[in-house]
Order: sequence, then structure tokens, then C-alpha cells
Amino acid sequence: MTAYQSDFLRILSERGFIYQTSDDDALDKLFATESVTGYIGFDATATSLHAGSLIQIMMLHWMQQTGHRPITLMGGGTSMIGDPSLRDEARKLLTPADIDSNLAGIKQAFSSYLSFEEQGGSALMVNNADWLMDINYVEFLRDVGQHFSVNRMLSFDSVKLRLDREQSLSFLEFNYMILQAYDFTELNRRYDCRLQMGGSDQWGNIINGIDLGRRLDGSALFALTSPLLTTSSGGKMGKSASGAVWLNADMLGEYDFWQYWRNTEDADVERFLKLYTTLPMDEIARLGALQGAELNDAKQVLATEVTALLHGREAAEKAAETARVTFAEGQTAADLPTINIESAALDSGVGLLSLLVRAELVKSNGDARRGIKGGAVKVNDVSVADEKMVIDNSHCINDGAVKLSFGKKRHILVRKS
RNA sequence: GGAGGGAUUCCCGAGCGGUCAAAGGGGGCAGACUGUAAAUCUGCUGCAUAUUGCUUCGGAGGUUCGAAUCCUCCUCCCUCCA
Repeated sequence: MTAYQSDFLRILSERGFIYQTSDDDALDKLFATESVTGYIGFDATATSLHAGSLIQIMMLHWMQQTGHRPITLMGGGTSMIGDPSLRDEARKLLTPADIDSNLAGIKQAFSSYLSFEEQGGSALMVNNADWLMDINYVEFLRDVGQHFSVNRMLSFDSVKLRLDREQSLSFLEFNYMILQAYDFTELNRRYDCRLQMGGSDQWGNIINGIDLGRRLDGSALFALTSPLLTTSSGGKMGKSASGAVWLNADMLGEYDFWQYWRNTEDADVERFLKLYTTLPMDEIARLGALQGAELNDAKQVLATEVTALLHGREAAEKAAETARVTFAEGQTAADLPTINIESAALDSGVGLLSLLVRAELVKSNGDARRGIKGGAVKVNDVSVADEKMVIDNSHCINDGAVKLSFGKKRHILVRKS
């Protein structure tokens, strides 16, 4: 590990954010001597980002914390085309209205980590639709296209892998790296942006931007990539039992978000504390050194800290308390995720199967049946064997609510409305 | 333009007229063991008004008592030749 002079790179380095940079020394010098503007691009394909993007967001966060200016580049323009690598789904083209609402949803999460200009901070959010939508094809080819060598583009891993594997690569996708490179130069022109960050899979694209910047404007641009994140057992970041770990509270509640981090694998705890929390390094070292069951304490700290950054300290502690009551005491906490149901329905009784589906604990009646057969379903902490069970008012014993559980970890309260 | 090969359930991949809701693996979920961990073992993994019915094997037709499997046309992908 290089001994960096600048705060920004030193912090990123000791916390494990850095996979590679285009020019360690020059970049370090730049960050040590002036306030730098850097950016990361995000897709606008969903209404919320998920935990997989958190590492990028944290890099921007540290950038701002160390006195620099982060830019979040929203792919409003590139999303118009749709990422071809998503195959089937990519056929559905997003409408401008979709993209706008997605951008609004995504911005929600960012404002927890970054302080934007309208809130008196330095961070910027820009949309590449602003310049990509008006491009004139022939003009663009002449100005930008002439600087790209197809020979060289073919040598990039992202392209080579596809070709080697005999997978198709559309011309559209081939152009993606050109547009991304162009984004970088455009940000450089508009905002004096000097650095692009991203996952290590973005390396080739970022390098293209650097080259283009030098050729067009003679500017010195830099790349910094983060390691691709998987859990120690090889799983993808940001997936959980019920789907993606969304950052927006209306798509994934604080309690479920907290639970995701609480269930971190042992081997990942220290790594995640460094990446996803802002705790001081010596504190992390102490937590990471815990062994066996004690490591559970570290996991709780991890969950609470990560949740606090996103949803606020109060919500995080509430989630922690709910979890404590539910798991440590085996009680029914009043703050478990809750669904409401018409009181008339409960008066006449509701089938357990359909209730489980409504609570989104399972995805179909058949799924619910299987769960019951396998002993996974509990009503008010009592195992259920009868799939025809009907839930009515007599089951509302927890403060007027019924507690449904699927497995040991997923609980939900059903209340009358 | 010519010659071949291919498209199968979430993914990879078998199947090549009935016994196919479709082998095997991966992933996922649950159970056991634990520490709300990993590893391991076991079960499940299309939908439903559920000893039955319905929808699924790129798309549309056809042959047949019966098609993922055979035929025709179409779409897309790959390889080689031009």
C-alpha cells in the first residue's frame, strides 16, 4: 500500500476502496494540493439504487468529507438507449417520464450521503441527457469518433470477453464506451472534473475517457476504481431473501435494511465496516478482532451505522431495538414491519395462505403451502401445520395484531385498518 | 449471398414422439446444527378454487390419439465460405 499524502486517497486506501488508479503519484499530488472535482456515473433504470451501489456512494461521500467536490452523473441519456447487456429486459425502452421519476427516486438516497448545492453543499447532480440528447451524429463522429481506434476498443476486456465467449455484442453497446468517454470530457469542460471513479469493471471505459480528454482538450484526467464486491461466499452484494436491498425507504423498510447488514457473514464484517461506515479505523480494528459469537456485536454496530448513514440515527436505533426484542427476547416487537388489512376481512376470517402472500412473505399460494409443509410458517410464534388455517380476530393477541413468521428471520405484523 | 449449428423453466445445461412441469448443476427458500454467520446435511424451488386442473421448452401454423421432441414458414444468435 502506497503512503498517500492526500487525506482522500489515504482514507480510501486504508478502507479498502482502491483497486487501481491511472496514476497514483500524480493523483495523490492533485488531491493534496487542490480541491478536486470527481464523478461517478449511475444508471437510471430503477426508481432506487440498491446496496450494490453503496460503495460508489461512499467514495463520493469521502470525497466531500475531505474537501473535494463530488458529482453524481445520472445516466438519463444513456438510459434512453438501455443497457444492452441486460438482454431481455433491455428491450423495454424507458420513456423520458420513467427516467425522470427514476432520477427523482435515486436522488432521494444520495442526499443522505452528500450535501448538494441547493442544500448549501458542494455536491452536484448532473444528467448526461443534457448533452447527449442533442448530439448530431455526423458531427459527433467527426469530433469524437475519430479519436477512437476500433483495434484498440476490441482489445478492451469488456469487449474481448464477450467476443471470446462468442456472445454477441451489439453496435449500440460498442458505442456505450464512447458515450461514457464523452461524458467524462464534457464534465471536464463544464465543471473542471478531473477524476472518474467506478467499479473495476469500468476501468476500460474510464481509460477511454482519459484518452479522449487528452486528445480533444489536452487535459490530464484520472481514473480510480474500486474492487468488485462480492460476499466472502461469493454472493452478489445487495441481494437478500426478498429481492434487492433498495436504498429508498419506501421500497425497503429501515428494519429490513438493518437486518440485511446484521446478517453479514463473519468474514465480511471488518471489510464492510471499513467500506460502509465512517467509524474510525481503530474502532473498526477492535470490532473486527472479535471472535466467534462476540462478532455478533460487531454486526449490530455495522447494521446500525450503515442504517444511520442512510436513514438517520433515530431510525437505525429503532430498527436495532426492534431486532433485539424480536431475536434476543423472542418477543413480538411493536415496530416490526406491518401490513394493514380491512377489519371486515378479519371479522369473517382470512385464509392463511393468501395472508402470507399479501404480507409478501411468500410470492404465491403454492410457495406458502411449501413453507407450511416444511415447517417454516408460524402464527404468533406457533408453528402451523394446517394450510387451510383461517386467521380471524381471535388471533389478534399482540396488541390487536397477528404476528406472521416465515422462517426464523422474517416476521411481519398484520393489523386491522 | 452460400453452407452448417443453435434458441429449453431464475442462470448454465440435458432431453430429440408418450412414463416431461421436463435430468444434472448453480442460485434461491426452508429445516437440522450454530452465534439472526460460514461450512455441512436434508427437503423444496411454474400457477391455481389442488389425489385434480391450467400455462410453460424463440414465434406462427401443421402432422399425430398424443409434440420440448417430427414438418413448414418466420425472428434472433453463432461458425465457416463469399
